[in-house]
Amino acid sequence: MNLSTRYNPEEVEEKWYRFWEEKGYFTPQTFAGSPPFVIVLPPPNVTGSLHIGHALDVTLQDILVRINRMQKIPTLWVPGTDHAGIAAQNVVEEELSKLGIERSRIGKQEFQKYMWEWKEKYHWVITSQIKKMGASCDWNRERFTLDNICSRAVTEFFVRMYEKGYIYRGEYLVNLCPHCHTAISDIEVEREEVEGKLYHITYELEQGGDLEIVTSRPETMPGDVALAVHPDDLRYKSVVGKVAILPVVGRNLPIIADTLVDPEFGSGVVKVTPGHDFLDYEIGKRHNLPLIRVINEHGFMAEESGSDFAGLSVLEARELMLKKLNLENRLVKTESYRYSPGRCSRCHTIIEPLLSVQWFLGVQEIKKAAIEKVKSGEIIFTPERWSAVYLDWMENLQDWCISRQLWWGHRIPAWICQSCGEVIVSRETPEKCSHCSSENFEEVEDVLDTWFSSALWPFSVFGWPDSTPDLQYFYPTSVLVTGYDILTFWVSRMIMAGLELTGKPPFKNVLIHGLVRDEKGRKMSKSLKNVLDPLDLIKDFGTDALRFTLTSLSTLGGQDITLTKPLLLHSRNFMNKLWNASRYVIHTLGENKFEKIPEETDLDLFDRYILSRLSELVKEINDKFDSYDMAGYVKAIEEFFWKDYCDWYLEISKFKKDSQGTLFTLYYVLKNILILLHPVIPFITEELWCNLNRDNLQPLIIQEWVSKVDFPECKLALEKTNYIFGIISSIRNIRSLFKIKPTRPIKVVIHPSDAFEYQSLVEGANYIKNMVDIGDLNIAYDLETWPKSSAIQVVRGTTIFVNLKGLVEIEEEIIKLKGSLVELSTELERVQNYLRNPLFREKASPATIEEFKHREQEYHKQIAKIDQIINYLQGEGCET
RNA sequence: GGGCGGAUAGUUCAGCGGAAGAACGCUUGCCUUACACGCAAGAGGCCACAGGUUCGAAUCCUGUUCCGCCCA
Repeated sequence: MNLSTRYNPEEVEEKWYRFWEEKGYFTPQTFAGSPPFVIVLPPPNVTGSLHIGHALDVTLQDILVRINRMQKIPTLWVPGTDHAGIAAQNVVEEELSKLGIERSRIGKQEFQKYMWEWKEKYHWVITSQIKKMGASCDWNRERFTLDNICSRAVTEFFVRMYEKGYIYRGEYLVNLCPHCHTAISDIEVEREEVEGKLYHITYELEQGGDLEIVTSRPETMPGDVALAVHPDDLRYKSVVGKVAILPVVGRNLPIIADTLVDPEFGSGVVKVTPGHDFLDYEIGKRHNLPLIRVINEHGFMAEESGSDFAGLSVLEARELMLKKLNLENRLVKTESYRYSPGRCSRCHTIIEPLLSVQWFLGVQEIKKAAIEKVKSGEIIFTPERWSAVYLDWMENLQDWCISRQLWWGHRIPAWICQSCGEVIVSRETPEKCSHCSSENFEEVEDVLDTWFSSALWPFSVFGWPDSTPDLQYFYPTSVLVTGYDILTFWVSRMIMAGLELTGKPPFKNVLIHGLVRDEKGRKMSKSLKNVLDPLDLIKDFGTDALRFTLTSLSTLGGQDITLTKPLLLHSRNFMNKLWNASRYVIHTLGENKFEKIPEETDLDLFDRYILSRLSELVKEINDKFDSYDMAGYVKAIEEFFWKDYCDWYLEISKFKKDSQGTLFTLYYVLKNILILLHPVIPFITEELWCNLNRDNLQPLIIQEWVSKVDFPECKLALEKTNYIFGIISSIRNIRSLFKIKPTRPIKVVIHPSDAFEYQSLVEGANYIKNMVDIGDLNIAYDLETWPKSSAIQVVRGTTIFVNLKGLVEIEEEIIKLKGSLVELSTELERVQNYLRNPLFREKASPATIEEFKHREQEYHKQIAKIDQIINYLQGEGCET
């Protein structure tokens, strides 16, 4: 057994991951017995490598998976990756353009080749990262959203929804990204306030006179079909129904009244351009106005904008329009204006509302069950508040634009008959048109929104729509763990799709965590260059330290996490501490083996203390897990291990190595610590486990979880040790205050005030002596003469005298004692005020009143004690 | 404009109705036979502000002010 004094993660991590995987521990061995515990990994995008947020997500899932596996529940965690349609296509397109390759030039087939190459590369990167994180997922069941199994599910979903009439195709105003050249859905549009301009323009009235309107987009004027005012706006009552003349173009425009117009905005008159504005589109529909499309899908002016404008970019068109308006003296004024244009969430380009033929999923029916199951508590969000966000979003949900004009994704399973225009939706390529029997049709070029396939993830991975054994046994899954940022994109859609297609909620619990931020609390982003690669952190601190840090930061409230270097260092130190404590124990145990639990009589006070604390800890930890309080779990065991086990028990054990009970307890508690820590720090615990249990062939990963300790909790032992530790700390405090070298033995007299204290001191005497290097310890129940020239402290009712000939100034000791007297008296008074208050006695719980009475007594006791000492010291004079 | 979250030690955060907590940092000792990635002993807080409820409020309620998200 040769363990180095420093824990070196690199030496152990890879070895164990390979071992676990090769032994098949990640694969559930049975399809029988208790209901399984199942998680599907939120599939990372194959756009690039994983960031630290994924590391948090993976860690939290692995903790749940490992603890369930140790509880002997059949456990499955399905990994996989997402093709990430628009995001992945953008990345590859960018990469290619760096090489001077344009997507439009090389064509679809060639481009897709690059896409697959990219996918292969990053799939490899991502899976290596997940493995490096220690994730115990079943790689035999790995899926990719674009693989055959998942794709078949997507087709099936589409066809079923089409057949039910939920999916429809039509020409609507949608968000088009001029850069990505595709439609995007409402939630892919982000808004950000910018400084813009608002133009005041006069339109001539046919009857004579002018009407001033405001607009932020004069370039769309060729698409104007009306002017509109609010019906209640008295200023404009007389012009409603009249005709205005569109400047520059010269077309006649009706003046209409509509409640959608905000009379507060600008002059209260707006131009109506239904082809390029969502609000105007609504107004246009309500008034049966024509629709003119003056901008094309590339963000350039279309034919219909007129020969002067056609072909110009939107900005060029704006300049030209303003110039022409100026010439006609129509531009009244320009003012600065803060507004929030919609931008493509992928490329940040300002989106154009454009009319085009797209496919939609009508959600009004299928969302009903998805709302109901959350309201009824069949699906539970943790933290609970996210269910409100979910419900609010769902209740306002509009139909979902699912078609994308991309080259990377699931092709829409639809064909258009070239003879009669019939739309044929089918699982397979149709042989003839169902309407006119023509064999001449073309497959729709559009692909589906990525989230359309992600929505099926919890069951498509199991082979749905086939009723596979996996699907039957592992679906629905147990819990979904994800960040709040994709609650609407993903979680809600999985719930809708799951309920619609399988009749079951895809998961029972949704655990929502926060996002990881940098040291300054900023969101990590490529443009800020503050993105952390988990692999870099693993290299510097080790996987276990990273997992440990992320977990202890992940609050129960799901707040964002600020990851800082000092915390990572602390975690690394924790690993080292665990390593060295284990090293000590392994060394101390030598050849001893502990097949059976020792007799009660073999265990002394300190053994009973640490076993009782362990027992408390196990209870606490199991509670924390039940409420998904991972940070609480980590903090509880960290404190137990470091403070109770190392600082107290292990130090004391050094003075009683010949006791079998002690050796057993050292071993037993460490063993349980390793078990309890394994879910969060699997590598180091497995390594130590193997070193601790040389003959035990069962690796830790499949060791049985601790739900309770084999020893009864001993309250008395806890109380006694707590007292003894107080005595030790107190004497150390004196040593420190008087700057006495730790190596210099001291002379101490301890004077207990009751049987409990006396008994505890007798039991602990030897250890008190050793823990503070006392040369001469006298425990004096009856104290005839008080020690002179001593520093004095009071613990509980006990007086401690540390003989410090030549060092103690009696006056100073008295001042110190008087100081603590003041503190104690203040506390006493507070407690007494409560107890004297009849309302308190009437309303407070009996337990509270008892506690207050107890405290009152304790204060009394100590105050009396200190009074006594002060009196003595004052009488003693100044012998030093 | 609507909604949500946060404001507690220098910093990062726990606590969420009955004596202000942890970690890091700081100060002072220590290379004490597992660990200096360590040990021991300390210092450090009108728990954002103002009202209210309560015998009792950092904790519950109502406002206010900052910070951060989300949705229009």
